[in-house]
Amino acid sequence: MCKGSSMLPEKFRNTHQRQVILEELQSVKTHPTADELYAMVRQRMPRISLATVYRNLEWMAAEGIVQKIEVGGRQKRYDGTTAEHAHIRCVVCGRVADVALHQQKSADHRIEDACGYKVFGCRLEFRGLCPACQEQADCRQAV
Amino acid sequence: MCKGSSMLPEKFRNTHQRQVILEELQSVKTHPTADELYAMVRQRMPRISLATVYRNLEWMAAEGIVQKIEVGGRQKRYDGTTAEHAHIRCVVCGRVADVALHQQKSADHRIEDACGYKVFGCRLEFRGLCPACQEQADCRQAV
DNA sequence: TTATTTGCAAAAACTTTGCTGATAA
DNA sequence: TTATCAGCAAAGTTTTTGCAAATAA
Repeated sequence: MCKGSSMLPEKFRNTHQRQVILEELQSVKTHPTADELYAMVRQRMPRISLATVYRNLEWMAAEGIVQKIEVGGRQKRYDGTTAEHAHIRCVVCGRVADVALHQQKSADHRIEDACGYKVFGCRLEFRGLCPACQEQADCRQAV
Repeated sequence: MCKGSSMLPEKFRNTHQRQVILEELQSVKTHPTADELYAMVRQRMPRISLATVYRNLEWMAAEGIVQKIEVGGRQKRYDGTTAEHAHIRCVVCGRVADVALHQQKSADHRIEDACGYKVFGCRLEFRGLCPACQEQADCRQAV
């Protein structure tokens, strides 16, 4: 279904807005929210609307071009890559990093054995303390 | 921090509302949304407000008495158990089941090695096809 | 008694939708 | 040329908050 490419499918219109939204999302590793991405895109297209950002993110997620991250926090976040991986969020500073999942296949089979579902994929977020916050680790209460 | 018990901490007021919300949440395995739980609680306490349900769920999640599930879908869901486990959602019927995570500890260490974060825990949701939907598996397109 | 909690209502936060004009193919 | 898409504004959905009255301890 997904070609694993960063190009937009040909059967839909390749609008300037859509291209810029995708480029900006793929240019960062920070998994921005829709409004953060909106701010980024507006530097190149001041007249774009937030609704257009939402519509295109929704559409690209449905097409498998980007990933919608719906774990933790109030707003949804978006990830410009479709490779299966997990996220880890620092409980102190909120920073989010990627975690490669090499054991995915075998994990899928364990899960299938355990619950009888046929597994297609997973979404995973760890909670932890990033290296920077570990260094400053004083008596502060973890959030 | 969390006692792993279904009792409320003594240092806070044990209001009737709080007790009923917890009882209702722990009485089901369906991981209800706040408004679903509100409907359940209202059968026993017709005058309770949705705000009270939200406030108590937020508070119990912060205390580690229940879990807030923020994966997939529009609304947050709540889980009356704090034992670390994953969820699996059927892509056809939407059903959600629990998955025990026995490999948790070793997985945490692998993740720590991989990204340098100190890992406290994780939230995990698989996507798949439940046994009932596998039986009916015809030419239908998976959602 | 008194600090915490509730119910209500209003606001906030985030996302989606209807409509008209613009535009890619 | 025309079906799709963007921009704008308005509405929808979910969650949070302020405040006065109620209540657990």
